[in-house]
Amino acid sequence: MKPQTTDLEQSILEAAERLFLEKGFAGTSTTDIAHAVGCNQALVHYYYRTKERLFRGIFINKINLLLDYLDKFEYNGCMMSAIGRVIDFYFALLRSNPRLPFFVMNELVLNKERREWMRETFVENEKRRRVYYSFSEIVRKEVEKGTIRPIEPLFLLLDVVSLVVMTFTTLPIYADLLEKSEQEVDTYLEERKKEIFIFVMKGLQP
Amino acid sequence: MKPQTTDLEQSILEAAERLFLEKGFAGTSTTDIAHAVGCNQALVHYYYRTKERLFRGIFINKINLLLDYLDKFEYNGCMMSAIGRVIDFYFALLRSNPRLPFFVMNELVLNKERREWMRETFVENEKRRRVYYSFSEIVRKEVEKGTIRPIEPLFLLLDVVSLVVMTFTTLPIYADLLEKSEQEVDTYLEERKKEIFIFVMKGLQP
DNA sequence: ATCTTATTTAATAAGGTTATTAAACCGGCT
DNA sequence: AGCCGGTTTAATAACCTTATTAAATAAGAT
Repeated sequence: MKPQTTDLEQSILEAAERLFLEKGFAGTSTTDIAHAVGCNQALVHYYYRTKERLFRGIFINKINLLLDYLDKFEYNGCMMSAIGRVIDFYFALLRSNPRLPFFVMNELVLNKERREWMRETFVENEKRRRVYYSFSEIVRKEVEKGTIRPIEPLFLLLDVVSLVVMTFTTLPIYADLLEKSEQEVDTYLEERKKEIFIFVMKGLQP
Repeated sequence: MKPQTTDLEQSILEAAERLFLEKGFAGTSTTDIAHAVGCNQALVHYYYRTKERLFRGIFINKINLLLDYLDKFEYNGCMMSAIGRVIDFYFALLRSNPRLPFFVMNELVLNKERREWMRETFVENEKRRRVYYSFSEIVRKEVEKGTIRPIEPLFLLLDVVSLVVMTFTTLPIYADLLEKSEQEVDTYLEERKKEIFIFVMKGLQP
């Protein structure tokens, strides 16, 4: 009665993903992962050699998933509708991966080496730089035109990211502390998205 | 040459605090703590019995520190100056304890049992309920008066908390990824505070 | 049927973790 | 000096962690 005849390598990756997202790197052992899959612990090492390598693969994947969504900022002349689209897309993404942003932040904040590795891998990455650069150019021009108030591009980014990310990061706290049902959480998220959009829109008015 | 003739019990607490804040519960061992103090590992247990008890003491302390600052919301007729004061106070607090909000969030998000314990300890706490209730009444009245746009009190709270907390949570990422000096980080925080204030002020306009 | 190669397992090395224990230490009191 | 209580230590139990190894198993090719 094997767990499934599907690829064990893949199952291990998925279990690792779920557990790392839920309990973090330090809170998850390779034994936990093997147990979740229902296989021998040595298999985790057979396929991924070390816990760190397994983690890295997942980590880089998740960061890319998050960063790629920034491309959804397809500016077509209207700042607010571009921002609205990004908010929409991130809400959709995080709706099905609520722990994602916390996971990435968590590991970056808790581990200096990972920050260094992240700098080498992403900040010094030409494509990523370009995306940020073109975003900041758009913001600068909008400010010049007077369609939005004067604001540092980085701050605008941080404002939106803060609001969206914290919504999902605090979601388990919201749900458990205030004992909300899944249905209530759904409604809450819908309302929250609207609030963020209004807040940003008003907050950017000249 | 004793580490200091000061209270070892206190030194242990302080080292534990520093390490838990920096690396989280799972990432810190009692051996690490003893090592940081320069004492025997058994001493940590002699004074605090278990790692969990030691952690809880620190954790409850930090939550209280954070929640008590909400009292700085001394409303005297002007919403924005009250919010401005809260932002100011939190920036001052977090300036010297930048990892504090992340620490609390981290442990609450990563550990379901802690969320349950937190609900019993705080949400069912009369004093805390009153503070939130009076805040939400003020918001409701301001909305009625038309001095601010319609907004759920919880959302307003979450908006401000998100912006402030994320500023400090992402600080190590900002500093390390963009290789900023301490001086630059200072300026950044000063600018960021202003931005948050403007953003919230504009974001609340009717 | 046997060989081959990839997969999976049990066993284990090497080390780390929390928590307890019994013994040593040390300063003050009688 | 001897005793006492709180403090500190070394030693250790019991267990968990990562990673490796050698042997067992499975499955396809010849």
